[in-house]
Formats: sequence, C-alpha cells, structure tokens
Amino acid sequence: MKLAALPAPDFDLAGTLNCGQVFHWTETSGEWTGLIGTRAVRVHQEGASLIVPAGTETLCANYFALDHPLRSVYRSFPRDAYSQAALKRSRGIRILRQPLWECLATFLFSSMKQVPHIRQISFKLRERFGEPVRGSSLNAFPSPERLAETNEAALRECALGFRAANLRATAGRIANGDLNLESLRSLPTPELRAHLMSLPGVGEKIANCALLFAYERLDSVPVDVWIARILRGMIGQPTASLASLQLYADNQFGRYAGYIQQYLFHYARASRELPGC
DNA sequence: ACCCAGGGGCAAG
DNA sequence: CTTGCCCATGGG
Repeated sequence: MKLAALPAPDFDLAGTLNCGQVFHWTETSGEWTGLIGTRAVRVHQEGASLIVPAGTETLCANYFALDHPLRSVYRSFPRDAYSQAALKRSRGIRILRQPLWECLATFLFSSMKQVPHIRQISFKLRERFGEPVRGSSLNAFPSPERLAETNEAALRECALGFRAANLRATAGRIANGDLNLESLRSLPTPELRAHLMSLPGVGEKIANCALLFAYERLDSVPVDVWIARILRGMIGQPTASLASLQLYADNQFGRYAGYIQQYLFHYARASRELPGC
C-alpha cells in the first residue's frame, strides 16, 4: 500500500480519536484503523505529519480538519488556570468533520451510556446491519433506510434499550425524505438545531453534538454530565441548572466554544480533576 | 442492592 | 424563560 504524508502541525491523532467525539477507531501500536464513511483507512502520525493511504489525501485532510485554525482557537481559550491546563494537556486535538447520519445516529444512542458502551453498540450495529467495506473487517455504519426497515426487537438486541425506538423512528423520518440532513447544511445554526431537535430522541445536547462534530458549527457546546460538572466548578455554583450552564458556555466561550468544550471534556476525564477541587 | 452514564420530554410555575 | 418530575437500561 502506497502512503502519503500530510502536513499536520498542531495535531494529536491519538487524542483526536480518543477524546469522545468518534467511537469506531481502533489502535494497534500507533496504527489507527477505521472508516471514513465507506472508505477503509489506516493512518498513523510521524511528528508533524499524518501518514495516510495514497489517494485519500483530500478525504483525510478534510475528515481530520487539518485546516482548522488552531492558533486562533487557542488564543480564544479562557485565561483561568483550569482552561489553560486543559489546553496544555489536550493540545492538538481537532474537531472532526464526520458523516452527518453516522454522527447524529451515534450520539442519538449515546444518551445515558458510557463511552466504551457507545463503542460497543456502534460495532454491533455495523456488524449486523452495515454494508461490508472493501479492505475492512468493519462494516459501514448502516444507512437510515436500512435501520428504518428493521424491527425494534432486532435493534434492542444491540443493547440499544429504549433508544431503539427513537433510532428507528429518526431513521424513518430521514429515509422517507421528511428531513434531508445534507440539505440542512445551508441553514443558520439555530434553524438547523431546531430541525434536528424535531427528530425523536434528539434534544439540545445531541443536536449540539451533531452540529459540532458533523456540521462544523464550532461554536456549539454539548452540555453533558461532565461538562456540567466542569462548568459548575468553574463558576462556583454547584447547583447551576443545565440550561444556565448552556447559556454560560454559549455567551462566554466565543466562536470556538465547541473546541474549548472538547478540550475541557477530555482533560477532566483524563486527569480526573475538576476546577475548584 | 446501589450507582452512574457525553438525556429526552413534558407539565407547571 | 425556569424548575420539577418521570422515563429509561446496561455495566461496574
């Protein structure tokens, strides 16, 4: 297999694939194997270069968002000690440009699940309902059409629980053309968010995940239990509501709020430290 | 048995 | 706009 080297300054491949924004990549001694949509890809990092299969340069540069202006992102970080520690520790993580449906569906069934379990469900759905991919033992993420035509019981066998009905119903609304994820790209973020939240099982948090990790709305902040803990510690209000924390992040973190959020999320989980503790 | 996890949805104030 | 309450399930 011929390889190509992409210039990748300010890039941490392992951190990027390990920080809780994507759930199907596997690492073996520095080599990362996964899929970008329906393309099998094996990549690794050598210093400031990302080594990718020849012919996938454009695909990989786009997926790994090697064009994101990390210098500007870092300048926009809050000045407090905790945020700066998170920046130091998480430096090089990039917010991916993920396929729309795969990303939305994955975060749809992420609710009240731990990260390793989300991974497990992603693998099961791919194995059972996904199309085979040439050169990969991992199947593509199943299409909305495929998931819409399954019955709920089959989905529940993938450990989806109560999320099975929501996933199937949402897949149905997309499969029958009621909502076109691709054509929503042109909408301003608030309208786009509203359309996503009209889907069964998609509230503000999951909509913000899709906005950030797939639609490249880098100012979107998904507030989960971890971000809530971090923000509560940061502002010294242990009982602040989720809604007030959402407002705080939206108003204080600026145009790259989603990046700040991701760095805080990864730092809190990796270091097991919270602000003010 | 108990606790937690990258929540959603609704009613009521 | 906000708070309160119930829904839900697999893994540690």
